[in-house]
Amino acid sequence: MILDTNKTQAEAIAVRIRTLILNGALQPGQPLRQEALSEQLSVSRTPLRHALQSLAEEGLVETIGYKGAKVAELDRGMVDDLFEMRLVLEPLALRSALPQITKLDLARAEMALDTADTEKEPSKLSALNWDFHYALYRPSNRQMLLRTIEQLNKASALAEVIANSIVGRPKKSAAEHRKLLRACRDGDETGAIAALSEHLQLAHQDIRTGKD
Amino acid sequence: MILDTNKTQAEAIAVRIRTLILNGALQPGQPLRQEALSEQLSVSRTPLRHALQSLAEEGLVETIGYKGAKVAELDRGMVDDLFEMRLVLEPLALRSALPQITKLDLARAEMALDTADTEKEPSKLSALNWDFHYALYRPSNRQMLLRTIEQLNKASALAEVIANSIVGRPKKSAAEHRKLLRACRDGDETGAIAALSEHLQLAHQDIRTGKD
DNA sequence: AGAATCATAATTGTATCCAATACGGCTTTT
DNA sequence: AAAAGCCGTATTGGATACAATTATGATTCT
Repeated sequence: MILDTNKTQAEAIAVRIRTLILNGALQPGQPLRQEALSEQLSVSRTPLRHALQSLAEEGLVETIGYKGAKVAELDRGMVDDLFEMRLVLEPLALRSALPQITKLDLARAEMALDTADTEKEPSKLSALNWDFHYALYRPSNRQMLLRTIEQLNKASALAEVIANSIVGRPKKSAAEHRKLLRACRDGDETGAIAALSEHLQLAHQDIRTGKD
Repeated sequence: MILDTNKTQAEAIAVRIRTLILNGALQPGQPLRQEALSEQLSVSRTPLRHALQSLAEEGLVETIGYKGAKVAELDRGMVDDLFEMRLVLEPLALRSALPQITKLDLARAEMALDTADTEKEPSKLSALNWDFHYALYRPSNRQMLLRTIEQLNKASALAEVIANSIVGRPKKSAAEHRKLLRACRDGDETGAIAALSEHLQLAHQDIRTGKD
């Protein structure tokens, strides 16, 4: 989960750049010049470089030695991969989490959904979307699994933003999320897994149609 | 696959540190002081920090802001996660790859096995192990999937080394690898998948028993 | 004596400066 | 005229110096 400690500047910068990317201010393929960005963000190039590296390992930017960094371009194959992996890994996490889920977890998930209902900014929506899913998976206490799932989610956030800028996906997504939350609250494991799978498949589908 | 270009020093250093970790020269939990390492490796702290960050995102190192970095400690739960993920993702990659696999790919895989037969150094063995698996998965041409699988393999390499330092795992592993390669060469998809699953489960098991 | 506090040292993160590398235009050669 | 080689500029990677943060130890107060 994204610990907003931001104690180190590099991480703070990473957050800001991620926001710029997810809001479309920096579009895929666009080169990220270190000097320009560093002066625009009022930071030295050193922590900026660290931030770019973090985002690179996250999948949001591509960086080639001595040639610079650019916002990642996700082709259809990559998006397919992302969702195929999510479709097998996230049900795993959910199934592990459900027996140990607490009311606090459910409350956190619900709060994320409520906040998302009135939120417009894409980067915030992406964050809330992850908050929701994370609240449901975290009780599994499976660090490695959660970590990979988080990576995949962050990457697919970029894909959603690219495809999705105009479409009314948030509304549909909200309904699917509520359904999933309800099943979790009722302790209905098979229902929850089904809702999750359906949700992921629909999201995937919308991205595919949006990308054409 | 690990392109040994080493064009940038940070990557070269990352390779060296990874080697130190996988050979046991740097043991889990051991703190990695920047100044000490930088002088030991005859490099400035700047690329060293980049290397540490890379290794952190790889899972071999944990780093906390202002508190320093240390070699990652993988508990049993993390290892279980790693192999559970590998067990679902790698068959996916293999199944996608098999229809497009070429003789060159198979030759590469075989060469990795042959080289491994006479190799003693753990870090080299880990690298060759990945070379073998990668040769079989790469024809799938699924970048994202391959990338995640590579991450998981690198992380479990650390786990294998920890558990495995003495045991005769390499021999058993070799037999399983040959069996898998044979099935791939024969175009026997179900056999290959079965061999792969069995191989992963055995590796997991050996690590678990070794860790006690 | 024990705990809290302040000062000092050790270590990490950041800024600035220098070196190495890649890109673009030019000349030069065939 | 086309292609290959070379030089100058722009941009990234690395080294050094400085600031911020954390840990440690002594000192003081209760």
